[in-house]
Amino acid sequence: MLMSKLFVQTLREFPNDAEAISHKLLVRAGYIKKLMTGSYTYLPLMQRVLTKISNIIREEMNASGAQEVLMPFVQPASIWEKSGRWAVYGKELARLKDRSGNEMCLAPTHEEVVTSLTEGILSSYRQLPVNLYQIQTKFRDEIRPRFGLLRGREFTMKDAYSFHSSQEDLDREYEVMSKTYTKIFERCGLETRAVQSDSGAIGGKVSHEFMVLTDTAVGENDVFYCGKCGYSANSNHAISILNETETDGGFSSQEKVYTPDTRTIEQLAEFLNIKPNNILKSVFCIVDDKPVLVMIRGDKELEETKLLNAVQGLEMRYGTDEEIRQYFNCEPGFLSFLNINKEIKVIYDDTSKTMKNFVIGANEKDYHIVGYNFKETPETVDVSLVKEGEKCPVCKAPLHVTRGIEVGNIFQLGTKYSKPMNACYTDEDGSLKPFIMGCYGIGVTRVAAAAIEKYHDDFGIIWPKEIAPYHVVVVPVNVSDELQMNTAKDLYEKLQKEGIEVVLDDRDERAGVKFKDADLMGFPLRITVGKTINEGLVEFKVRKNGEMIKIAPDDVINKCKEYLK
RNA sequence: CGGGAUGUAGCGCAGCUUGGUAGCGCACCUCGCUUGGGACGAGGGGGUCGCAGGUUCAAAUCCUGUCAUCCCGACCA
Repeated sequence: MLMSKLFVQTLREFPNDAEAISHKLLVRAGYIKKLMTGSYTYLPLMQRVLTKISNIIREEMNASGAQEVLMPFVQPASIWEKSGRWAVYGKELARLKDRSGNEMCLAPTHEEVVTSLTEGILSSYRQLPVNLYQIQTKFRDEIRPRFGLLRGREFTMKDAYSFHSSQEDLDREYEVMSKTYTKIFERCGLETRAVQSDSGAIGGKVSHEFMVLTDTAVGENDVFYCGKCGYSANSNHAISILNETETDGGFSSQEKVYTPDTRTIEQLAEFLNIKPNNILKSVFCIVDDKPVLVMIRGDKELEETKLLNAVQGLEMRYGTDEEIRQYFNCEPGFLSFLNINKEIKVIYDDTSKTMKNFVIGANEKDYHIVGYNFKETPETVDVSLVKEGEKCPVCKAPLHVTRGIEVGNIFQLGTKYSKPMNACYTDEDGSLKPFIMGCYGIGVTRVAAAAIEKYHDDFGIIWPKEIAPYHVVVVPVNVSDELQMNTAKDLYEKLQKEGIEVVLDDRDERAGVKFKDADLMGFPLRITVGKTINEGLVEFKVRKNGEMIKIAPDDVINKCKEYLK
């Protein structure tokens, strides 16, 4: 490719509307251009990167036995009604009507389509297992698209769906996919960690997310992990062993105490001269318009996804002060589960189980009850957020936390879709059974963005060689110098013949401009043809570590091959 | 949807307080000069000042509404 012909315009400054470094660099280096919020055109350089990632995915998926298909992007409401998700998916599902008034939606995912696809094709246990995948555009009308390609509304995804006649076979395929994913990301130059996670809107029981761990702030997930045994989980799923020794409040008897102006746990702890973990706090939430009171140890935070799972809700928010007064007839800060309105569902977090002689609100302004003990220990459930330093549930070593970018996930769906959609096969014994299913996603565009988040410096992108748009850029310093230009052209042609992907920066620009652009665009290797060609030498430079050597033009091909192998 | 900010040329910004010819840098075009880390000189093209109302002799500037974008919280590959 000739740089002078490449459809690209680099910017001297970062765009103002970008926050994440991958977003800034992709725009500035001329890889993407925004059309509207969350929708980007992939310019030629970007398209090459995405093609490379897609090809790696294809190779590995095919090797694992999966088969590629391509399903429609616009889908009929009817199948979503059948699965039950038309009603629950919410505003994220972009809905539209065709000219006859039929309801349809833009594909955010394809469980419904793939499940209905089996009709008339998959009918016998003898045909199982099957794993179908596609690489396709998805559209999710996200509440808040941001960070460029890290979370667009329109994005490219590889999604795979498997069909099985037994849980054991699903377990086997799940393992195969897990290994395949690790390999795919490795080949893309990314180290990932498979973490346990909540299964969210897709549904199912077992699921893992593949995280690229970052220390930058844009990772949108907190990942808790154990350095000793390797346990790792998304914060919405992580658990820890409770420290039971410090939860005795030490009060000798139960008593109502005047505690004026103690609206927060900190204020109350200070006032009573106790630790926050001796208080059982009351967190009032509204889940799907119904009141829920969560009792949780004072030093712990509510984890919202866990709560939604615990009460089988779809949407939660914290109650307003006004709602608290309405439901409790009491000022915020003094609530408890005692003598409350029966409409309110009370959830006890696991942390409440081991508490003794603790403090709770009195449901009366300016009063708390100290030295309280449960007469009967209530049924508890885990709805609290793990904190760094708490003990690993597997080996009891302290847990660490880091940010992660989710680039892929795998779910065991079971019969969540096949059952309601009545997608069945005939088993050995002649009976009809719903398929046992799994699904497996990779955010192709997100992989590219994550690679940049991970690999960049002050000068620009540093692509892993496997997914770089081109391997090498050849830079003649002075295009009007015949020897330089001819040498550069010659190298360019020879590299191409060797199957090395190369750009010739033939623009009549000063060297500085070309160097800056080469660094910004992130090509792994740069061959500079300058004055030293008069002594028969060109410069070979590695983007990643800045290593630079002078070699004869004839050695360039071998040197490139050596580096790229 | 709640809280904060911003909309002026492809990009980055000034001008607005105190209404009066729409500007600067980058990018783009022409010519000259230059050629190892975003040179320089001269000339040039490009903007319904987000949109709609209102106030005024006159609005980028003041007022009202609206839309969009970005950031912080509830979503997810």
